[in-house]
Amino acid sequence: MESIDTELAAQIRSDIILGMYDRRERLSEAQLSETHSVSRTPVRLALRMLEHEGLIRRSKGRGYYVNAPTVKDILQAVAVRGHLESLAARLMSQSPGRHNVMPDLEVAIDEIDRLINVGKMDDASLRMMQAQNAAFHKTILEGCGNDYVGFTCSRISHLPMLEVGAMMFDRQVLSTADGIARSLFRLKLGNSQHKVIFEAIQSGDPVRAEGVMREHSNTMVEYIKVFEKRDEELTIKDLIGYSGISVIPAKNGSAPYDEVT
Amino acid sequence: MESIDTELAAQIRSDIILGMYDRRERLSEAQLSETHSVSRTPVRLALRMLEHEGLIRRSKGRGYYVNAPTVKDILQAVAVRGHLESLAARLMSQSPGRHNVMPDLEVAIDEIDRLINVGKMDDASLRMMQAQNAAFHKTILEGCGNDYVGFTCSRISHLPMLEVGAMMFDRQVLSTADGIARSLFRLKLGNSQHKVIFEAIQSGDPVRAEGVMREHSNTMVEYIKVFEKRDEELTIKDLIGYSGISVIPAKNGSAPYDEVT
DNA sequence: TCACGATGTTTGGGATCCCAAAGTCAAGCA
DNA sequence: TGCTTGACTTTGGGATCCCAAACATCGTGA
Repeated sequence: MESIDTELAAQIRSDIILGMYDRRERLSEAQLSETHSVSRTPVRLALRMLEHEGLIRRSKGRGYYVNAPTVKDILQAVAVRGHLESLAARLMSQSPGRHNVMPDLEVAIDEIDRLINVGKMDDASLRMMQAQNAAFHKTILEGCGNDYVGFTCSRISHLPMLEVGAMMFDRQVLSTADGIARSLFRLKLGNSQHKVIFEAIQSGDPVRAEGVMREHSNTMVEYIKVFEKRDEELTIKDLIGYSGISVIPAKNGSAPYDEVT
Repeated sequence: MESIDTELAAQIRSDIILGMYDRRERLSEAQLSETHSVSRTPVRLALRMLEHEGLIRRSKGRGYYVNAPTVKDILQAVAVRGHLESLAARLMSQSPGRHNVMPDLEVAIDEIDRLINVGKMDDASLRMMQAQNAAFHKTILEGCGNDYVGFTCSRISHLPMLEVGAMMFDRQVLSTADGIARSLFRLKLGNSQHKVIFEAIQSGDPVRAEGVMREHSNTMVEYIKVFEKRDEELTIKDLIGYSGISVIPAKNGSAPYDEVT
């Protein structure tokens, strides 16, 4: 069990993402400590944490207010994350110590291939793919030789869809046969890019490693753009992020998906 | 006047940078509240802040300990910052709204040129150059169209030498005539890169904008590498960062340089 | 003499109380 | 009727107290 403030921050964070608060709604320490039945001390710590993440803002004299991220914000953040990953790929391709972790990359690639061949797109399969995808990306971030790249990525990964290696789908698309087929193609394309990245890093080709990793990230950015264009009214709540961390289900209403422990 | 916790965090932060604590020294809330004559509440907030910045670590059950950054850490962080700036340069070269802020870039370039021609390398001149340099870099980060790039840079700018547009010199080099000449050359080179970046952004050339900005960052990375090689025993305390924020002078001993308000 | 357990001590987390600053509102005066 | 000013209220920041967990230490029994 985490400490109360961390737990509380996670709760408020997911409330913000799920749109439980109005955009720009004011938050007060007293009110939050009341509704969550805790004292104001952990509330304050949680609010500071969220302020640091940019999810809420603190006006000079008077309280906090929600600063709910939009799809555009997510798009921008994903672009930044992708750019950082391309740096990691480049650095790793020139790192002498990379050979120790290349097998980890290979395992992730093979495992994703296997899951794609099974062809299921249910929750369990997506979770397994996500885990392997995350492993692939984390291995590169941690194996690139510059610890600060991974550190920076972790600092901006407070939203589930920004977690390193998170894969994004939206519920609406996954509910149709055609949508599932398209999503499977996306995964195939993504994993083939993984293979090229692997080769480039293996052979020590920094330009190619960086370029393909950039393209890999662009694939996701483009996907979000398509999602965004489909309907202006769609919010990030509809953009499911399959990732290691997870949005805490609201107490009322049905949980959109299970919490990962 | 900032709130006590922010002030306190700044104080502890600068103490860590200046090497007032042993590397890996343990910190306790009680001890810090004692030495700084404040209650434990703001201490806790300050420690959380520093933990988030990676300057201290929190072990599970038992307290905090210092995690003083090394020159290598700074090197890695500067590389990350440079990479993010190269993204900003690329994006800005393709942003339609860039023309509104191009004059700001031009002013900064001209002003730096003027200061170089004067040829002084005293504290006041360096501060003015720094201000213009920071203006140049900030303009690009804020004018690139992706707010998250600037946000991410600001999140990793807790150390003076990591502040966007910070220029680094070391005291030893600036104390000799030869060192001053070399530093002036460095500034000339840097500003000529600024001009190329300006042209590339102006004419909408993303590849060139990104490439030169990367090279511009590399210049600083290389400088730190030379600094690092000169003597293994040099710590970041000896690596002066001229930036908007500043290390708070220790109460005892002479202040290495004035605090900027 | 060594191992294990009980107890004391240290440390961080949480609750509660107090206070200063700033916003709000209404009454009184021009 | 409109503006100003004072009191009241709301809000966040800081101090202090309490508690549980974890480490250290000492004593006792095998």
